[in-house]
Amino acid sequence: MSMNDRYEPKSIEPRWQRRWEEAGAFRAGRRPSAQKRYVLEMFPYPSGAMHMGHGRVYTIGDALARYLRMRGFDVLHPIGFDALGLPAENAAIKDGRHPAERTRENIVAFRGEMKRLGYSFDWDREISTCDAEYYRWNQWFFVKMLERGIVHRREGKANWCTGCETVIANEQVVDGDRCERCESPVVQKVIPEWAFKITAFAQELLDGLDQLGEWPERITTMQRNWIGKSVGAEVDFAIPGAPPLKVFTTRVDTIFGCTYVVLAPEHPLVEQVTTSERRAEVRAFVDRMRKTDAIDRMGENGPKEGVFTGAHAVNPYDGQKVPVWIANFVLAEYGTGAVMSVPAHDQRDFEFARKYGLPIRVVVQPAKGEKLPAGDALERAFTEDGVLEASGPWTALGSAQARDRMAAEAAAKGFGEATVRWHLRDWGFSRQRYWGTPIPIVYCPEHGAVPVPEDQLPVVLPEKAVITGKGEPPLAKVPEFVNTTCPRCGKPARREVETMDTFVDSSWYYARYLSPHDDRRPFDPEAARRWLPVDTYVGGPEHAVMHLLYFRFWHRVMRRLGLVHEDEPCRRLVTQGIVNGPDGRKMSKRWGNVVTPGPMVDRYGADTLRLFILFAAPPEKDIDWSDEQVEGLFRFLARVWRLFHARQDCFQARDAALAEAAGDFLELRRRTHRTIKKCTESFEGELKFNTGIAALMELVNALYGLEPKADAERAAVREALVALATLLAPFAPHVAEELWHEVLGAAARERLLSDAAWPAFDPALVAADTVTIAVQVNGKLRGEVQAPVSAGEAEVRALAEAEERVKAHLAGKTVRKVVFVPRRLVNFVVG
RNA sequence: GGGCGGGUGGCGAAACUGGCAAACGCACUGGACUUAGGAUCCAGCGCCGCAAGGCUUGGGGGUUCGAGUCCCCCCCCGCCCACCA
Repeated sequence: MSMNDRYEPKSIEPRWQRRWEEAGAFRAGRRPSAQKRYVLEMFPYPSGAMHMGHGRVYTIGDALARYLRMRGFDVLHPIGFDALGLPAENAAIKDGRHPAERTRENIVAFRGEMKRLGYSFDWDREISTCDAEYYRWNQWFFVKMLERGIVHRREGKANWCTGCETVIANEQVVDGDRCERCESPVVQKVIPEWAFKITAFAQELLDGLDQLGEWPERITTMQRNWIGKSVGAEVDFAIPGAPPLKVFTTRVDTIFGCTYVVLAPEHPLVEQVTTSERRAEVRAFVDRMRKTDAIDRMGENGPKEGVFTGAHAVNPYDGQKVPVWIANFVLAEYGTGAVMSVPAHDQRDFEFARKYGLPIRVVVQPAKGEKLPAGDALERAFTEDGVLEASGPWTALGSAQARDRMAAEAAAKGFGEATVRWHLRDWGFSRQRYWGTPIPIVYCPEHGAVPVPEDQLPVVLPEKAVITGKGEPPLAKVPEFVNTTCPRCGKPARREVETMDTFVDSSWYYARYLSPHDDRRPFDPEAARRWLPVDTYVGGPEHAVMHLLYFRFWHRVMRRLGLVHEDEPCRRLVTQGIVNGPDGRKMSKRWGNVVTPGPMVDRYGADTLRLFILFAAPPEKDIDWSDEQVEGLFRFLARVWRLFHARQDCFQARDAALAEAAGDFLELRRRTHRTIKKCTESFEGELKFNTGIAALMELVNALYGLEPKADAERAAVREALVALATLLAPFAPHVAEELWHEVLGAAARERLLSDAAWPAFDPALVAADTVTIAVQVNGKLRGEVQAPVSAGEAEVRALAEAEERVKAHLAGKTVRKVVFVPRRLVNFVVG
């Protein structure tokens, strides 16, 4: 038995990886006259070693990139490292190792594993965000955005992570009060910080979603909700002896039904308006609310609690006085921190009113159907639009029209206006951390915050790091860094010691790949014209409202700077599912169910691992790791391997003989061409690699049943083998190269399969000439007949009626109707 | 509470515009080859039934000659958001 008879991935994979590299097979820009495709996967944060989730994203993207290259496109498929961030710094606190050192090591490990998996990256374009060569452009963008007023310094409440001891964005708070990265409790703290005015782009970012037809709908919906536009009106309620109370409402049409107003416990007017006899009770309530965590107070279905302040406010529309309450469910941060309550038309208000015996007044009736009973008899709030009643001059108007007119009235009379509220907050990006991009600002006693001029960038992160995770930011503890001179007047000054959120790094890296070593600008706008937008972006859905919103924002900023020209950074988004452990639970040390790519490649080879990942399910679905399935896919590749070696006698067969193929071998040719079609379709539209691979398996199964003898038969087998190797290339590229070279021999010596053309199918062979037609009687399957594709109803009906089983079911019945679907079925409806 | 996905054999999954449900793989069963088989090849494999036949895509109803697919009601699971006025 020769060595070649056993499938040994270890002996073939490194060889082809070397050949690809030597040939520069995956360099972008090799086909300047061809159409471009930009395939991007979210770059990894290089913590420890690669895990299976990484294996999945890059395998999905790589299959697509390899396919597109074979289709003749000029493909850009880059990779880099999201190298700055908290985990490296937290680890440094534990063991004292410098984040840079650790990160470098991790990158080396990651790069090694990625190469072993055979990913077709253009490694010449590799970037790391921790290089000054990269982050200097973060600083450059910062300065440009500061000039344009997109960056501002704000003094405000911020989320303060008690674990990281750093400010984090609203968008990074999870579970109400947990840090997204370290899961420590988050508290509110007043702190000065730098922020991007992403809210100024809210409308654009919302409108842009309509262009993202190739994004999963659930992602665009999540962004829509996150941006959270609500159109409404701000209305002033007068309180004697106090400033007017501003309330925000989306339902100003219901304001004649307002029977009380409610303030957040933290509302600044609370102290002022509370009457002396109510004071003690109000204070007790406010204190209690302060002590309760936000999560408890606003948690699911918590009791709605409130207390009367003793004050009254005047509804400006009808002059009615309504009581002023405070309650736990009103959020100080949202809107104006005060709401008008219309119990008849808001369920929450309804429940509150019932609990505290406040009046309920119906002012909107359903446009059709039964009228609502009076407030006291109401069973639940009627919250839909309808027709106004008992609403002064607006009575009988529809809700929508009433809202417009009533807001206009408020503006005309000066007690309010139509407004828009957004859920989206500005993106605070100051971090009291070391391992990030220094914010290029100098504080001068005379000139205040002065941006570092462009020609003095980058502000390099000092190598010396004092990382304790406590007290002042690490950079504040490095005097050589802190002490500088003012760029404007030259006098002694102090540098900003905060660094940027690492979401800044990932907001524009896709553009840096276009000219990764450019030292005059963040990237070459000419290259951007060729390559942007990204055609397919692959990554996890957990980034739906952070990274994926930030990079859309940044793209728009870059457009304002004249660097890019489209509205959106990326055309199609593919969100891949999780790889769970064999037990179906999320992989975790805690469960001891972690499987990593490295050992799997050692054991089965990269091709088997890749095939498993792609075959288990379509990309979007979660999959469970399965040792048995992996074994099965290894066996499949070994089976393919043996097939080629058992059919070496066919390698020399000539295509000229193909036309003579008949019988089983004509069937084989048909199957070959159908497989090409099926496999091609698995890359177009929705990615469905699992069915493409299944088609290859069917072709292999068919080949195992055939013993070619004549020339034409050998030619048909050779045709199938060549197609099989070629179609396998995006999924299992190493074994595909090996077998392709074996079957083609000298003809392919200097070439690479990775560079070869994707096969075309012959439509004449894909179209069958006879088909199996199902025969039903009253919708139930009673037999099947073979008929020519072109067979008409009469012909098929005659064939069907000749079938014994069909005859039995038709016996003694009258055929009332015959339904005929060409090429598919015939259905006798009998009575 | 809201939004978005899902629910198909023992398991992972297929099924184009409504047209033979379960392709392909795993597991399992039988056979062949073999000193041996945890290798390989061949065959079987939704459920009930000896069979003829009947039943089957979370449950119930509907539209249709025909429904996994369309419509209505309900149940369950996952993810995201959440007292958003």
